[in-house]
Amino acid sequence: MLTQQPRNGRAPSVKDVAAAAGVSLGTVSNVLNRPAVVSAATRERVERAMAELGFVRNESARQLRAGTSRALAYVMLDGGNPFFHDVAEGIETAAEDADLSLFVCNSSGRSEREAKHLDRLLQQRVQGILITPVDPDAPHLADLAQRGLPFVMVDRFSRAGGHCSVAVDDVLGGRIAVEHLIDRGHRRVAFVGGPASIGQVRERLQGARAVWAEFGMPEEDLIHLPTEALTVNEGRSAGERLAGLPSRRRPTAAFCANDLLALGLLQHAVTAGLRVPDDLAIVGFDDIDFAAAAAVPLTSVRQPRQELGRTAARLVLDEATNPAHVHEQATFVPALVARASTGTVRR
Amino acid sequence: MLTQQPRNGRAPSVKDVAAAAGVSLGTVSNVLNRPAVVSAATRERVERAMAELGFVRNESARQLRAGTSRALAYVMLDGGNPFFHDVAEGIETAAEDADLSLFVCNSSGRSEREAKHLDRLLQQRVQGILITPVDPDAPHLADLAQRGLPFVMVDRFSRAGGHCSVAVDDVLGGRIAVEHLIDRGHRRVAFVGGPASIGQVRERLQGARAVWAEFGMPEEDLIHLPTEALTVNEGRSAGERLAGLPSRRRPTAAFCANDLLALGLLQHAVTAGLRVPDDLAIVGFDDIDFAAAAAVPLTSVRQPRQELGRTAARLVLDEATNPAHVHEQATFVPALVARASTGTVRR
DNA sequence: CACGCCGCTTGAAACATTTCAATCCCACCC
DNA sequence: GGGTGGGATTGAAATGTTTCAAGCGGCGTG
Repeated sequence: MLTQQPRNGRAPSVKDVAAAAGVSLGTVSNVLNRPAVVSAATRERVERAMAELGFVRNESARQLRAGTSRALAYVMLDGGNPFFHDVAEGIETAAEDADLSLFVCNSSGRSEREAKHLDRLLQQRVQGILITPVDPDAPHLADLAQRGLPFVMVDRFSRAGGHCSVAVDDVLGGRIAVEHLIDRGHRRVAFVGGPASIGQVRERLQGARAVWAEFGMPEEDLIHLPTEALTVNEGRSAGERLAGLPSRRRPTAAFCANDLLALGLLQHAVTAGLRVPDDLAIVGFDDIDFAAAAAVPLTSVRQPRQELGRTAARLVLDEATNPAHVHEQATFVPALVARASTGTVRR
Repeated sequence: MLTQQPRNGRAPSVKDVAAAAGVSLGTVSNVLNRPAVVSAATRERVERAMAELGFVRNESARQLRAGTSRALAYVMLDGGNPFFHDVAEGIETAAEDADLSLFVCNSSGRSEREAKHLDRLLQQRVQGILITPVDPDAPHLADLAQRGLPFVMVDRFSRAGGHCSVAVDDVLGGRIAVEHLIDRGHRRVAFVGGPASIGQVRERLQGARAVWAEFGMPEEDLIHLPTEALTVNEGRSAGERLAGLPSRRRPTAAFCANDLLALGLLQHAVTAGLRVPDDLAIVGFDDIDFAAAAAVPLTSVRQPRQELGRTAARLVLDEATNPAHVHEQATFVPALVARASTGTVRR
């Protein structure tokens, strides 16, 4: 409820408030930061002046004086994938609890955009950075560490170490997905995913292969259908390749490296007249909301998305504030969520 | 490539760079801001010093001096809806062109979170705010205007005026959706959407009713199935209510106020054994990527999502920099994207 | 030779806030 | 009445950057 217009475009400062309330500027600052120390009468006078002038603290001046901002940042890999949005929500709740702002950036999988964002965040003097990097071993990430800026890798690991990370056990995720399919009676299964440069993809495939071997299945019956990205489009195109296989080699089930691929594959299957799960069972990964919302609800390997974010935020805050901080690789256990897309046991 | 460790935790400042390069701090600033004015030899010396120290501009000090930050902000309504993410991308490209940062916030449909975000952004002294508000007539929005802070409403209008806005013609959107269904031979149609407090919903319904009447269809054959939100879940529950109608009243097609509802409805229809589009045709609104990715690709009313964002950013920048700025209500024309969910002509 | 100009560099001021030592004032106690 | 303690307030310093008027030299011109 501000009663005065901002005169001459400049926003009112503590100095203006002090003048209006007839106190020194130190007192105004005390009202803002240590209200207990100032007498009730004065405090009320100052508060009234602030309201009348429409005073708003200038965050840059605070920061300058404090030497650090009161913000965290999350640089996400793909804003188009709801998975990352959910992670961001987890981070935000934790940031809010610590009374910090969160800057959410999106690299869209492009390394140069990522670098640009990081540069900006460095200039902003954020307290810490959470990132799902395009390349976990990129030099600009090592730079961050050398600068002593707290940072945590989310949903990725780097060989280098020197920082915390938070992720799900992807090998295990691959295992439970494929074990579920074997349970359902499938003896020929496709793994849909790529490129191999993504650690996640490699590990999920590795888990799949491990459990496949443990059940004594012939190696050639776990068919890898590589994709160029983890997108709906690539899932569709994998579906075409799958349909093109000679029928004696055609899998009865597919395990997709993420849910977007699975949705694309599902779409292709349905338009091609395949019944899901009878003709083709599908398992995704991440368990985004759209997996449960698909026409044939998708079985998926759930990652605790929000929890991932919250933990990452906790770790970066610990690194920022606790001198005795030691780096930690937090690993979560994925869980299979069975839905209609793998609904029936195959004989 | 920084060769020195940051000593004593403080980041190096222009002063440190000046000392290292043996010049005054004004010269360092010149190198940063007006490189042409400083001699090549000096410039190189300074640049080397900056690289060695790992100097990074302190944005808060810049801001403090400049009186304004170099950032825009977008407060989105629902981060879980990909529509808003696409709008944000459009804004970001425009912000990047203007060499501004973009802060993306998410109110999650909660007014108090929105207010909190706005408060923070005010403290940050952002140059302008783009917002898809929870309530276009909320008092904290009027506050912004009174403060003289440039702001633009995205995908919403307010009665009050006093600011720019950018949106699609929702009445027209409703018209083309329903006209398409009439074209396809449907004579009993459901409108799925709510709550009525959302202007969009009202206008889309209004357009639907208008065209329905113009074609001389009986009013009672356009059935409104109200929902409590624009979510997948609500779409599902609308599907249940729809299936529960006596068959002589049951519509052969549904027009959903957005794509999330449509996806939920589609899911319910498929699990209930209805064929889409033969038993039930479905039209959504927004044309998010997941609409095209659905098992039965969804016909939808496309909004130029990125364009919306870019235009909004342009307007807010104009307001921020052009003293002769006049407020503008930019309206875009929606377009029907026909897909399989309304694929066949009904006889 | 003196003057002016030009290219480059400098130093100080300004931005808004927080902090902290110093001061002030009042009441209370001896 | 003087001293003391303590609560409330003050004023100055410090944060890192940008800007701008002023200074400095050297060179060319009259």
